[in-house]
Amino acid sequence: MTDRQEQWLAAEQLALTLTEGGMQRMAARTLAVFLFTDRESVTAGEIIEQLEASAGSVSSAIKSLLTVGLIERLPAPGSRREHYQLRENAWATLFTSQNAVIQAMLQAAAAGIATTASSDPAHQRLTQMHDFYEFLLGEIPTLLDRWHQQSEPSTPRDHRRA
Amino acid sequence: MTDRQEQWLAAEQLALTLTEGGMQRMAARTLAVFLFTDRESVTAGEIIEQLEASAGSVSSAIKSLLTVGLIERLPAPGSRREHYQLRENAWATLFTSQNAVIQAMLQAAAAGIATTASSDPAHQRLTQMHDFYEFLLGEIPTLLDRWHQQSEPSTPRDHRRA
DNA sequence: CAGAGTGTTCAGTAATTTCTGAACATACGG
DNA sequence: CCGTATGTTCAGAAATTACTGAACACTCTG
Repeated sequence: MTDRQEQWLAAEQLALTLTEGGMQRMAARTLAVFLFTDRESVTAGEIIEQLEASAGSVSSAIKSLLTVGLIERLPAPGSRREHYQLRENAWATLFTSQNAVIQAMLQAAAAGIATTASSDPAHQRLTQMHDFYEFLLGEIPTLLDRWHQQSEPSTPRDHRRA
Repeated sequence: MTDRQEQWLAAEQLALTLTEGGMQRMAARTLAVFLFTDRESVTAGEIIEQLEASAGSVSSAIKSLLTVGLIERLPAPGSRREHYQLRENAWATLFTSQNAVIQAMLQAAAAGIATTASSDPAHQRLTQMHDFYEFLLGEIPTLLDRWHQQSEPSTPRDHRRA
C-alpha cells in the first residue's frame, strides 16, 4: 500500500473518532480532508472527489465547519472556485467548543439546585456536579493561555521528545 | 408547575445535552435520573417508571453506565431488587473519558505524520495538531489533581460566590 | 447578456440508531 | 424445590439521522 493510501486511511480513522465524539459524519470526514491534503487550500470539488460524496452533503459540511470556525474561506484568488483552508487555531477552537456543553451542564445543575431543598440528596449531588463544571469552565482559559505561550513564542523551541 | 415537575424537566434537559455530546440517549436519561432522584439509591423499576421506558432499554442503559464507571451497584440490602447509585467522582470520570478521544486523535495525527514528507503542508498541520493534543493530554492529570485538592480537603470551604 | 462552471437548497430515500416486547434466565421466599 | 418477582437478551419495529440527486441560484467570461 502506498503512503498516500495510508494517509487517507488515517484520515478516515480520525473522522470516525470525531464522529464518535459527537461531530456529524460528513463534517468530520471533510475536516479530515482539510487536515490531510497536500495542498495549501482546497475546493469543494476536490473534497467531493476525495470523499466520493455528493455536492450537497459536502456543501453543508463546509457550511457547518465555517460556522464553528474550524475552516475559513480564502480571499478569492481570481478563480471561480471558492478555496478553503483549515484555520490556524482549529484544534483549540474544537476544544473550546466543548465549553458550550459544559455551560449547558452547569445550567441544568443550577436549575435542579434551585428547586430542591438542601435536605434532598439530589441537592448535594447537583451541587457537587455544579462545582465541578464551574471549576472546569474556569480552568479552560488558563489552559489555552498556557498552550499559546508554549506554541507561539518567537523562539519556537523543539517540542519533540528526546 | 410544581418543583418536582420542574426538576424532571431540568433532568431531561441535561439528558439532551449529554446526548448531543455523544452519549446514548437512554443512558443519558438514566444518568439524569440518578442525579435528580430524591432517594439515596435507585432500582431499575424506579427508572422504568420515571422514564416510561421499557425494561430492556433501561437494562442496557444501566449496563453501559456501570461499564464506564458512572454508577455502581450497591451491596444488596437483603432486597430482591438491585440498587444502584451515582458514583462519588462520576463527573470527573465522565470528563476523563474524553481522554480516549484525545488519544485517538493523537494516533491519527501520528499515523499521518509518519507517511508525509516534511515539505508536505499536511506534515505541518498534522504536527500542530499532534502537539496540541499531546499538550492537552499532559495537562488533564494536573487539572484533576487541582480539582481533588480543591474539593476534598478536610476543611471543606464554602464554594459559593459572594 | 448568454453560456458555462460552481455552489446551495431541499424533498425523498437510504442507512443507522434506538426502543420495545416477549421469551428466557436468575434468585429469593415460602 | 416451586412460584414469583426481577433482570437480561435479542429480533424486529419505529424513529431518527444522514445522504443523494436534481432543480435552482449565483458569478465570472467572453
